Amino acid sequence: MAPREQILDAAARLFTGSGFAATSTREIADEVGIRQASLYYHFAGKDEILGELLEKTVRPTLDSLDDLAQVAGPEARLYTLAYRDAQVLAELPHNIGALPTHPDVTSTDVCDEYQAARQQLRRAYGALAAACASDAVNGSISQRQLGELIIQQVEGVVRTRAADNDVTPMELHAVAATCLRICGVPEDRAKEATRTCVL
Amino acid sequence: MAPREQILDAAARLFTGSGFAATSTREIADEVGIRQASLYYHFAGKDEILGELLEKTVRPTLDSLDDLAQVAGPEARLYTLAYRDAQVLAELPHNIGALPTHPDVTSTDVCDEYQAARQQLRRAYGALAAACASDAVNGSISQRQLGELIIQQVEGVVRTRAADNDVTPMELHAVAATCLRICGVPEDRAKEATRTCVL
DNA sequence: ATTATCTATAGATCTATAGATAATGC
DNA sequence: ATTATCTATAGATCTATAGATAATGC
Repeated sequence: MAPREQILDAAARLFTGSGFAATSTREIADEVGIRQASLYYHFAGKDEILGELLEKTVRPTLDSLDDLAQVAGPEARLYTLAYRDAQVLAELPHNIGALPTHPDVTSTDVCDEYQAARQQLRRAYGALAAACASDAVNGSISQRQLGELIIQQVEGVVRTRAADNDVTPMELHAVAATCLRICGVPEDRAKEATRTCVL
Repeated sequence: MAPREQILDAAARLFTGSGFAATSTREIADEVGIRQASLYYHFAGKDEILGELLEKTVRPTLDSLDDLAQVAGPEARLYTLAYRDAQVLAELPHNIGALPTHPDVTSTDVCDEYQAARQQLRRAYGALAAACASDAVNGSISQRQLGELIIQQVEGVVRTRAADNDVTPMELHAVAATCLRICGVPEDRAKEATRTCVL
C-alpha cells in the first residue's frame, strides 16, 4: 500500500477509535512505522488528513443521489437511497462515517464542505419522505423534521458499528424498511418498494 | 450559582461544543472567571468533571426504568420509556447526552460506569420491543438488534439538538411513536398506547 | 483554622519547520 | 534532480502541583 494510503488508514482507525483531537501525529506515524515529521511530506497537516477522510464519507452517497431518478415511485426511491446510504456507512473503512458527529471534527475548517454535502442529502430525504408519508405522519411532523428522523435512522448504522461489530445485509434492509415505517407507509407498499428498488 | 456548578456548566458547554479532548482546563476556568489552577480545588482533574457530567445523563432514565411496572401493556410501556428517555435527553443541559458518543470520552476510565448503565437500558428496550413487535419484525431481526435500532432512534434526539435547536413535545411524541412503528405495531394499537402511557 | 482563591512553574506533551541524508531515475 | 525519509528543535501548548495570600468563621 502506498504510504499516503497507509497514513490515511492509520489515521482513520485512530481518529474513530480515540477521537481526532486526542490522536497525535506521532501516534499516526508510529502506526505506519515512520517518524512523526515524515507525515508532513505527504500532508500539509493533521487537518488535511482529516479532510481527505471526510471527503471519502460523502462522495459515494452524493453519486448515488444523482442516479436515483431511474427508480420508479417515491417509496422505492426512499428505500433505495436509505439502503445505499446505510450500505456506504456500513462499509466505509474504520467507520469513518462517525467522524462528522464529533465536535472536535465539526469545529475544523475542513469540515465545512462536508456539511454542505450532508445538507443536500438531508433535503433529498425530506422530499422523498414527505412524498411517501401517510396523512397521519405528514400531519404531525414537518418535512424537515421527517428528513431529520430518517437521516438519523440511517446514520445510526455508524453507532451500531461503533457498538457491535459488522452490519449485515439483513440489518441494512431493516434500516431501509424502518425508514418507510417511520413515514407510515403500509406494509404492502413497503414490501412492493423492496421489489422495485435498485441496489 | 455555586462555583462547582458553574464549572460543570461551563465544562458541559465546552465539551459538547468543541469536544472533551479539545477543551483545555484553561478554557473552562476562563469561562467561569477563575484561574486555571483553581479548578483543582473543586475537582481532582479534568476526568472527574467529565465523570460527573456523564452521571447526570443516566440517573433520571435509570430511575424511570424502575417505576415502569405501573404501566399496563408492552406498547404503552415502550412508548412511555422511549418518551421519557427522549425527554431527558432533550432537556439535559448543553446536550451532554451526546458526550458518550465521542471516542475521546468513551476512552476514559470514568466512562465505564456509564457504559454499564446504558447496557441495562438497552436490554430493557430489547425486551419491551420484542414483546410488542409484529411477527414480520420479530422474524427478520433479533431482539438485540431491535433494541439497538430503538435506542438509536431515541438517542437521535441528541443529534437533533446538535443540528437544530430545541426538541418540541411534538417531536418527542414523534420519536416515541416511531419506536412503535419500528416494531411494526399497527396504528390503532399505537394510538391506544399513547392514551395508556404514563408521562 | 478553614475555605477558596491566587501566582509560579515543573514536566510532559504536541505541531510544524529546517535542514541533512540516502536512494532512485534521468 | 527528485523523492522520501530522517534528526533536531522551536515554540506553543496543557495538566497538575506547590506554596502564598486573603477572607471568613470559631
